Amino acid sequence: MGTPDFARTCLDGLVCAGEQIVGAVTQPDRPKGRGYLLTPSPVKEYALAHGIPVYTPDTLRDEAFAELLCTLDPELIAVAAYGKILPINVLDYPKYGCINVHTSLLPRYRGAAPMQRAIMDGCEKTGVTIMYMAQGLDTGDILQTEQVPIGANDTLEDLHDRLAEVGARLLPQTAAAIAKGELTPIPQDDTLATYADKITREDQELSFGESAQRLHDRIRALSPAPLTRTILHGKLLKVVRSEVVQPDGVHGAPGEVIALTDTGIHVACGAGVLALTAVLPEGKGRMSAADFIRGRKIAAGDRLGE
RNA sequence: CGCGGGGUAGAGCAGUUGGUAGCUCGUCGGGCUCAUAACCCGGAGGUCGUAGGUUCAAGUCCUAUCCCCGCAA
Repeated sequence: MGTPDFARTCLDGLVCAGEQIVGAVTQPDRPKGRGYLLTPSPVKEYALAHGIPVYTPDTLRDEAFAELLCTLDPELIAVAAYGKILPINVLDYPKYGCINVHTSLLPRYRGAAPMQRAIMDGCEKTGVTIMYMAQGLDTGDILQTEQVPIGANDTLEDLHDRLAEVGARLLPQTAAAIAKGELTPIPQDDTLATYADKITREDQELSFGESAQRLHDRIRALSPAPLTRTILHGKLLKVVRSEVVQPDGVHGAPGEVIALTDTGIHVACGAGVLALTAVLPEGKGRMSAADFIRGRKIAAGDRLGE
């Protein structure tokens, strides 16, 4: 059971490992993009392409799904970013239980946006945890974990891809080990738990009163989507990539453009200087800062953020 | 019919009330010699998305059509 790219990669891991997949459960097609075209989830596309039966129930809490469960009769349910809470009757059904792939080192970063929050917080490492699912939010007993370092300039995309790879490898491995009874579940230490809240519009706003490093962390945590945002010349400007030029010191009013180089727009922050190296202007596509500057849309002394 | 932006030199853009197409960067040639976004001179490179229409004259107005993108979900 899963929905986005991350889940698709994990499913691929199971398929490649030769596991017998009785069905893939994913979110129903949703209106997406310009014109609200109904679009299937990555998991659905993958499953269809591989001859796996696909199910897109609107709810798991009705008779129809209970019957489906009995019909498919899975020995194990693997979940990765499905997007719905599994009711207790589903959790209890499979012989080998329900396991979940979570993109953090639990009990840290339980919740919806563990990768984003880890980068945003400036963490130097995170990881993948495979655990049994319990009724609480990401509270189940841990089966396996693998640490993954976060580079100083890694973006969400970089980390996501790396963790997906790990998940795709760890998931089938864990499933096989469970079947052989080789794993001992380890309860989480709830006192160490932290929560990774969903990303909100507020999380996307850049406030240049913060340090260059924190802004940089935020920018890479939300790139390539949904991206951080600020205002330039009264128009929305999203920041795709950045570099910390000076980690500390005051070099101008926060948000003030203090220099333009062939690689970036240097902006004074509460502490240090940040270079915006790739941006996305309103109504345009992504472009390098150099290209943006060439369009004569910015000059030293301009202010970002208002 | 969700809202909106745009298709003009390799890239990013400008092009005023319609009158032989410009800017920055890159590129090529030459010069200087270095700075700290190097500088100077010169050159190449554009069927202005496509098809019609209005007009003495259209990148610029009208119609149709294709494509790209942002937002929002």
